[in-house]
Amino acid sequence: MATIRDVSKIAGVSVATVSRTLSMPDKVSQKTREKVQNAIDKTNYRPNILARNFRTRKASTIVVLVPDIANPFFSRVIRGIEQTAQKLGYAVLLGDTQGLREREYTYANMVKTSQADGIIQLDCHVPFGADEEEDIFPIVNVCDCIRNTAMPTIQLDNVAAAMEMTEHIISLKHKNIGIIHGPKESTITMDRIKGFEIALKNADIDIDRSLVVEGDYSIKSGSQAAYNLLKNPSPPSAMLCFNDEMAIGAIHQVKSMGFSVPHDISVSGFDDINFAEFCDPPLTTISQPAEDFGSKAMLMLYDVINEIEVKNKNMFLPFKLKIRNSTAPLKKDE
Amino acid sequence: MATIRDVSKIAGVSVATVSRTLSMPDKVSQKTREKVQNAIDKTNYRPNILARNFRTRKASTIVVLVPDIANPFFSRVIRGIEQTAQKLGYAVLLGDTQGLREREYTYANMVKTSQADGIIQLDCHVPFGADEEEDIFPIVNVCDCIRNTAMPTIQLDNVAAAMEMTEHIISLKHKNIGIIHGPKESTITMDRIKGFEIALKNADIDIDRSLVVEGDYSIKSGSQAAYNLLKNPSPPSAMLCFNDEMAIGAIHQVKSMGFSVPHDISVSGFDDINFAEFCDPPLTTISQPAEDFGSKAMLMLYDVINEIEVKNKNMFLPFKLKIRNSTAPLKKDE
DNA sequence: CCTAAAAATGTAAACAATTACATTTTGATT
DNA sequence: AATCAAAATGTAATTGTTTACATTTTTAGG
Repeated sequence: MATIRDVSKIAGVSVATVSRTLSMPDKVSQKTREKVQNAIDKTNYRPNILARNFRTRKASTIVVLVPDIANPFFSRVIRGIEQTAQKLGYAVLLGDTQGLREREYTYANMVKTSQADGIIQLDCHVPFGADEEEDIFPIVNVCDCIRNTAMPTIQLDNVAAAMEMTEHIISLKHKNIGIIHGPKESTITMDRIKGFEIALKNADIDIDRSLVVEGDYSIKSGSQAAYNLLKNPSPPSAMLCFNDEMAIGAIHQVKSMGFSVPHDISVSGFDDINFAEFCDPPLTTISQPAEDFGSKAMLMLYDVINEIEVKNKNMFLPFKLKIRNSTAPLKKDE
Repeated sequence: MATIRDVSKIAGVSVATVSRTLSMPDKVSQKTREKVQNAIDKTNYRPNILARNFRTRKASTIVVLVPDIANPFFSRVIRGIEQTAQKLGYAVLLGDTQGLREREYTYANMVKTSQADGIIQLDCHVPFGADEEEDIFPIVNVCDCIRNTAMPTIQLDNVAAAMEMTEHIISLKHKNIGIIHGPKESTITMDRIKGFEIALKNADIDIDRSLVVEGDYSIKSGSQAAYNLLKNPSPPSAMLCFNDEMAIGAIHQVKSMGFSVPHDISVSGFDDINFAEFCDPPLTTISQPAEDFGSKAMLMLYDVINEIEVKNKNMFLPFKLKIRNSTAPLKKDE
C-alpha cells in the first residue's frame, strides 16, 4: 500500500502538500494539485485512516445505544441515523445493550478512548460510564428522554399525543379505559400517563387505577396485560397501548377470549409500525416520524461533537393520530 | 489522559513492560505486574485504542452489510452478530445499504483501509468494491448466499424448506398453488422455487407459471401480488409467500376482497417473525434461527480474519415448519 | 522594478502504542 | 562458585498521518 511519502516523492512535493491537497485543497495551487492527483492515481494511494484517526484523535464514528435493535420502531430510527451519518462522513457503531449496563459501559468507554466521537442514546437514562466524567461527553438522547438533563433531547410531545388519543377514545363514549404502558421509570410512560389523566379529567371521568397495567413493549406482554384487564371485575371497553406490538398482542388476546375488536373492545397503539395498517382490524395509532428522529439526532450530535452551538437543545417532533378500525363507538348496551 | 509512558515512569519500568503487562501478562513477573497495575490505577490509564489500532493495523471492528435494517428478520440476525462480536472483542459497524452499490463501496473501502477487519454480507452478491482486489478479502455471506463463491456461506437449505412447505400445502389437497417470491436474481428465490417445483413434480401436479409472481419482501408488495393472483382466470387456493411480511400483506388483501383465510384461501409465510404467531389467522411459516445465523457468521468471520482454517465453509442451519391456522384443507366444492 | 503582504510550500516534530532485538536477571545444574 | 539456558526487562525503531512553524514564491500597488 502506497503511503503519503510515496505520493510526495512521485509528485515531487512534500508530504505536507499532499496532505493539504487532500484535506484543504483550496490552500494548494491548481498546478500542484494536479501533480499530486496524478501521483495519487498512479500509486493508487488511499490515506491510512487508522493513522489519520490516531493523529487527529477522531474516529469519525458514533455509537448508537439501543435497548433492542429488533424493535421495528427502533430499527427505523437507526436507519435514519445511519443515512444522515453517512452523509456527514460518520460510521455508525451498533450498540445493542439488551438493557445491560455493562454493555453500555463498554460503549461509553469507546468514546472516552476516542474510538467513537459521540453517542446517540435511545434509552431513558445516562449511559453507564458516561456519568462519571463531568466534562462534556458528546451525546444526544432521542425518543425516550431524561427529564431535566444536560443532554440535548429529541422527542415527541408524549403528553399531547396520549391526550389526543385519549380524547379520541372518549369521543367514542368510552369511560372505562384501560392502559397498557411501558416500563414505569421511563419518561415516555410517565408523560403518556399524564396525557391520559389530563384528558380524563377534562372530560370529568374518574380514573380506575386498576385498569392501568404495565407491559415491556413485547407482543407477549401486551397479550398478557390484556388478559389481566379482561379478568378485572369491571373490564375496560377500550385499551390504550403504548406501542403497536403490545396492541397487537392485546388484540390477539381479546379475540381469542371471544370478544370482537373493535365491536366489543377498542384497542389503540403507538408508533404506527409497518404492520399497524395491516392488522385485523387495522390499528388506530399515533404515527411518529421514526427516521426523522434518527436523522435529527445525528445532525444534533454532529453539532455537539464539533462544538457548534445547538440552537434547539430540546426538540419536539410532530405526531399524527391515525384513526383506523381498531377503535369504535362504545356499544349501546354497556 | 495518561499514556503508557507516564505509567512506565511511575511504575519504574519500561514502556515495553507495561505493554506486555497488558497484552501478554504471562511474560511478566508477578512482582512487576503488580507495580504496573498500581501505576495504572494511580494514573487511571487507559490504552489509546486508536494508537494501538494504527500500530497493529487492526481495528477490531467488522461491518455488516444489510439491504434494510428495518426488516425484522435481518434485525434479529444483526442482534446475533452483535452479541457474538462483543464476546469476541469486536465492534459492529452498521452498513444499511438500501440496495445501493455505492454505499457498499464505502464500506468495502473501510476494510481495504483497515478501518474494519471484515464484512458480513447479508445480500446475495459480492459487495461492490470487494470484487476488484483478488487477494483475500475477509468476508462471509449469510442468509442469501451466492452460488459457487469463494466466500464462506451460512444459509438455510431453502430447497428443502420450500419443499416441506409445499408438501404441507399439497397434503391439504391444494393443487392450484400460487407463489409470491422475492427478487428473481437471489439464490433464496431460485432455491425455494426449485423446492416448490420438486414437490409439485413428486405429487404429479402441473405448475401454472402464471401463479408465480414476484414481490420485494414488503407488506405492500405481498398485498399487490395477492391481488394479481386473485384476478387470475384460475386463482390459486393457496399462496406460498417467501417471507412473512408478504404473507401478512397477502392475508390482508385476500380478506379485504371478501375471502376467508384459511377457509377460502390458505396463505403461508417464511421466517417466523414475532408477528407471525399473532396474525389473524396465525401464520403457517418456516421458522429460521435468525440469531444463530448472525452468531455463526461472526464466529466464521473471526476465523477468516485470523486466518484460522474454517472447517465447514458452506454451513447449513436447520429450519422448522410451523403449522398454524393460515393453512387449511381445500374446500370440498373446489 | 521594488517592496510588503499574502499565498504556497517545505521541514520535522509530534501522536501513543507495539515489537524486534539487545541486555540483564534468575535459577538450575554441575 | 561457575556455567548456561531461560525468563524478564529494556532500548529504540517503527507505524503514516497532521500540523506548527519556517521558508520560499507569488501577487499587487506604488
